[in-house]
Amino acid sequence: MSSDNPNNASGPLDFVRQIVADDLGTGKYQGRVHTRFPPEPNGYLHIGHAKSICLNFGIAAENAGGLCNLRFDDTNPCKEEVEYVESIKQDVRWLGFDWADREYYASDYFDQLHEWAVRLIRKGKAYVCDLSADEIREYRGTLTQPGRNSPYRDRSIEENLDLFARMRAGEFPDGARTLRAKIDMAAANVNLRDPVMYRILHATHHRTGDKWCIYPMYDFTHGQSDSIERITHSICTLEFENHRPLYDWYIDALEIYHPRQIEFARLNLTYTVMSKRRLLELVQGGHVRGWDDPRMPTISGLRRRGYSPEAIRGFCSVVGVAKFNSTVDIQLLEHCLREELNRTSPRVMAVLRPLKLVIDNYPADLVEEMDAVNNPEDPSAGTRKIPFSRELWIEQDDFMEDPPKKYFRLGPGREVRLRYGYFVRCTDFVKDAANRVVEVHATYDPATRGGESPPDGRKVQGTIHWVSAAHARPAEARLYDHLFTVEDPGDVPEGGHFTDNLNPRSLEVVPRCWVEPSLAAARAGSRCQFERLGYFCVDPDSTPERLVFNRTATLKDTWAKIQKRT
RNA sequence: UGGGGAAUAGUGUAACGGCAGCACGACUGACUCUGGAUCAGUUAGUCGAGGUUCAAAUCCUCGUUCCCCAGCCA
Repeated sequence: MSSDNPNNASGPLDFVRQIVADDLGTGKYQGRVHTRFPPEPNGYLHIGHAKSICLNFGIAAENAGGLCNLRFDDTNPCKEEVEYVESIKQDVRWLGFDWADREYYASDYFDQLHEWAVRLIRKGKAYVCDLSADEIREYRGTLTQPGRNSPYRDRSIEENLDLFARMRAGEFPDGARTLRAKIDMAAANVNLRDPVMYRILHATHHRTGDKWCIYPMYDFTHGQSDSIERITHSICTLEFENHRPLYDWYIDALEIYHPRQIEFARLNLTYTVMSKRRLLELVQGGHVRGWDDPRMPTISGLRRRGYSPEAIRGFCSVVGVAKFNSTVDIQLLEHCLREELNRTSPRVMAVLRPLKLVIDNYPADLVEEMDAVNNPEDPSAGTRKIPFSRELWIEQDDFMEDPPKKYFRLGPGREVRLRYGYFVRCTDFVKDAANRVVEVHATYDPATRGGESPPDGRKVQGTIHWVSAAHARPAEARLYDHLFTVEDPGDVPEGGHFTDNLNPRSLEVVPRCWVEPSLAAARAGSRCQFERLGYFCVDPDSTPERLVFNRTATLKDTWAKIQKRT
């Protein structure tokens, strides 16, 4: 985890870390650094949350004695579920962060919040309002016109106290009344136009059950929750900048501890969507198989796809933190992925689209055990044995009946290296009735055992992968592409919908692949590189009889690039 | 025509009045038992107009463009 710790790099601090460092310098919080990651448990975490998680937990970890809480902002019982709480905890832990025993819930503060609401009523700073939701909107005015005072704004403190108590007691139906802060209906900042503090909601909360029928609004909860937890730096996204004056107002009116709020730009990525609303729609609309569909930008989706926590952390570190509303090229994510996977993934051979290769001069009953390097980037990963025999599977793409000059693979009369095997020269090929090549014949050179160059100094341009037909294990491969066909799926013409931009080819299932026998015992979640093809990861759907692999990412493919150009 | 933010290569991000740098991408080339990886190189930028200054991405003025805000969502 140290490699992606920005403080270990000699580079400059981002503006948030700079503020923290400055506050440390002036002793503003007596040397304390205390952050928090405050998700609402109403959906699964995505890569954008990972940026926030890395920022908050990262800053805590980089500063001596620093702490980061995990707090669920669960103030809306209608949308929140335990399933989400559990998934969020799992994802944060998987990303490599630890909140120790500091797992908090805004709902744990409901009593305190209620008491504070009463305090504001007593101070004449809050009132019970009988206006309907529509009327409140009407009274609020517009962005350019001031609002009007609610006719209930000047109720006596006693009446407000009584009404609020009866709201809590359940005497009124949902929406009948609200508790509002008495601030300024003419404020230029709309958030200050007597915002609702409490609403009536006869709903069962995932933690407090039926204890409450009134629930505090997020705005009346968040700042005080940070205050209760003695957070020093409340890091949040840009859209809450407009709310800061309101949080300040509550905290000042309540005369409680004041954290410092810092806003940064949320992460956007090309070729995907990041809003919870849209992700929910993809799930509920059946456009993907679930929150953890490997095409989803959710943490669980990325995990199932084969991303490692290190790769995600590295990405979060490299994208930086700023206030500019930006969209990061998804290729940068893929770069961080490959960088990590290249270092750590064991190499293995697998054939996705099999074509039979028969080595006519190789003994029919012979099986040789060839030595293969597990990871050229990591000598300590050692070597393994792979069986070689007369009949092999090779990739259909690795043979061309009439190959162009720059094609380095197999073609009539051409010689290639079978990786860790032998040099083979194509002597013949067989076609079926549909004119498709179904079998290739070749002869091997015994002097090239293990794939070594022969004594005559002969060289080959191409090296291809293979598996022994008699020893290979069947497998299914799921190949993924971007979920959307355009960089910004949200950019749709009038009347259009972001799902119009869904990529119909984002998933390709290749059902009949062959993988080398060493993969037989591979467990769900384990990662490897199929040589020349890409990084793959065993899917939870996998069984010993039928292995299932997700393609995490392709290898960079210069040949594909050359082909694309012509 | 309200308020709050933000603008630096294609993308993301540094430079805190003193040589505009890094990463990704793209493009060359070298090397290679993965057309992988690696290495070397090329490409390309301060939103605009004024001003202050020996010196401005940075400070000032006036513009332009983009984002957020009118939930009893968070």
